[in-house]
Amino acid sequence: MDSYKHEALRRRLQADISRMRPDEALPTERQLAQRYDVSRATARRALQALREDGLIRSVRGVGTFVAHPRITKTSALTSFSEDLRTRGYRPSAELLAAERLEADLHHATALGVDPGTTLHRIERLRLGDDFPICLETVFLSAERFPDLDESLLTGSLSEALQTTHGVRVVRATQQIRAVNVTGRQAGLLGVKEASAALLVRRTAFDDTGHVVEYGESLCRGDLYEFSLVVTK
Amino acid sequence: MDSYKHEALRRRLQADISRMRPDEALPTERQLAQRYDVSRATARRALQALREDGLIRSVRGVGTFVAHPRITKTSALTSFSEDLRTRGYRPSAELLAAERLEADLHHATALGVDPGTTLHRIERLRLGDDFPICLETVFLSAERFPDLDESLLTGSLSEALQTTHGVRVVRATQQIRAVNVTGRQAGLLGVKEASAALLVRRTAFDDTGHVVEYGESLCRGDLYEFSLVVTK
DNA sequence: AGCCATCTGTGGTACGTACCACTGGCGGTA
DNA sequence: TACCGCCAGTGGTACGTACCACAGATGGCT
Repeated sequence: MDSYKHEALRRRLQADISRMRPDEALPTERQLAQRYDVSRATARRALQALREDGLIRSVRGVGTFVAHPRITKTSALTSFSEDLRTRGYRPSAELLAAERLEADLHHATALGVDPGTTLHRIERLRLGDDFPICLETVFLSAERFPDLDESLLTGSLSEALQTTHGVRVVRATQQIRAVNVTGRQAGLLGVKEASAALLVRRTAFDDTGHVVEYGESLCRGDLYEFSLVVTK
Repeated sequence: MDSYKHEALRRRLQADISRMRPDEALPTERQLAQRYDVSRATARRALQALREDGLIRSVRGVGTFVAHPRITKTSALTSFSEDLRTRGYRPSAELLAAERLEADLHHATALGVDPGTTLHRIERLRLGDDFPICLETVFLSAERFPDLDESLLTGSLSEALQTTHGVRVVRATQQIRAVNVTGRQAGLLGVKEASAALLVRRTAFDDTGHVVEYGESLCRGDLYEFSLVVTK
């Protein structure tokens, strides 16, 4: 469970903080270490985590204080399904196309494979409460993932890869642009032609630094919003 | 300069890594500590920073290795000017409006002030190489920043606040949407009406957790792209 | 040959100590 | 009263030590 002391302490402090008011002072690092029977280094590690989440702020020579609550938590690496669930929608997917093709130069470099490698191309319409939100196209190496069960393709792809292939996505790069949708896209998304949409290009990496998937999502501008927190 | 040992070590290691190949092994933590005459804790701290930037990866029981270069650096908190400079453009701004108004409920809550507080409202057209890219509206408390020199308003606002008021923005939240531009906006940005644009709502915080500014930027969809790296 | 216990070395966690940079208040001085 | 220097206390950096969890190699056993 909470096998690490700094994690356990972090939880306790986070609970305390939620009952405190902004600018209220926390105990000093030395006091925390003594009270919770840990070293000061461990206490500092717990505080550091809270600091990175924007829950507290420290001033040298003065002390540590609970931050103002409007500072929200840092954005995490969430899948589309997970993302929608936290917003209160019921996510689903409608499979539009699932085919194999040979990688051209663009897709090969994006996926970090040789041109000519066989790829999966999966096109899906992502829905929230059965209303279309995103039009998504994903490419993966067919050599690395030979057996893609189509039954999985109506759920969360990243969760499927996690369970069936043990692949953990730990990092992703995203480029976000605004585009006007074309006729076909407008029909699928249920919006008027030339409506504004977010085009998200995403490359996902596993813990060895290799590319897991490359994909493009076209999200309805009126329904989808991308929020993030930037620091330092 | 590099007053901290872990920073100095981090620089040295980063230089070394740039001359190494992916998956090549770094010295062990104990070797690093001995070679560079630091404690293992300090060596770990330098490695930790490199890890967070995606330059290396560590495997318990095995070692530490240079990561694949396609993993780019994590997105930082950059101003528009800074951002454009790194992309090779020459940033500038054209002042469209600078006025004072009383905060309504929406702007008051966004800025964390009382309704009725006097605010600056600054509307600017942000240019790259003299071509319009972004239409930007910023609100700041006039009580906190009473003397906004208009000569500053053609440059970087955040840099101006840093130098004139000593305010450091350390955190910002952003919400990104796609919208179709209206007639006036299209004219200012030099695009056709109803073109797609990125609407970025941004709230900037200083190191005390107070809001420094709240603003909305409307960026040309064909020229501006928002890239970020998400982890964990 | 094949298997399994053992050992070695790795990164990860945790401890206690020491010193530094900085803040804020205390008390003395002009 | 106003000012200034001192000082205790704070968070920040750095050190050395100890132990743990894990992967991979070693070597003996069946």
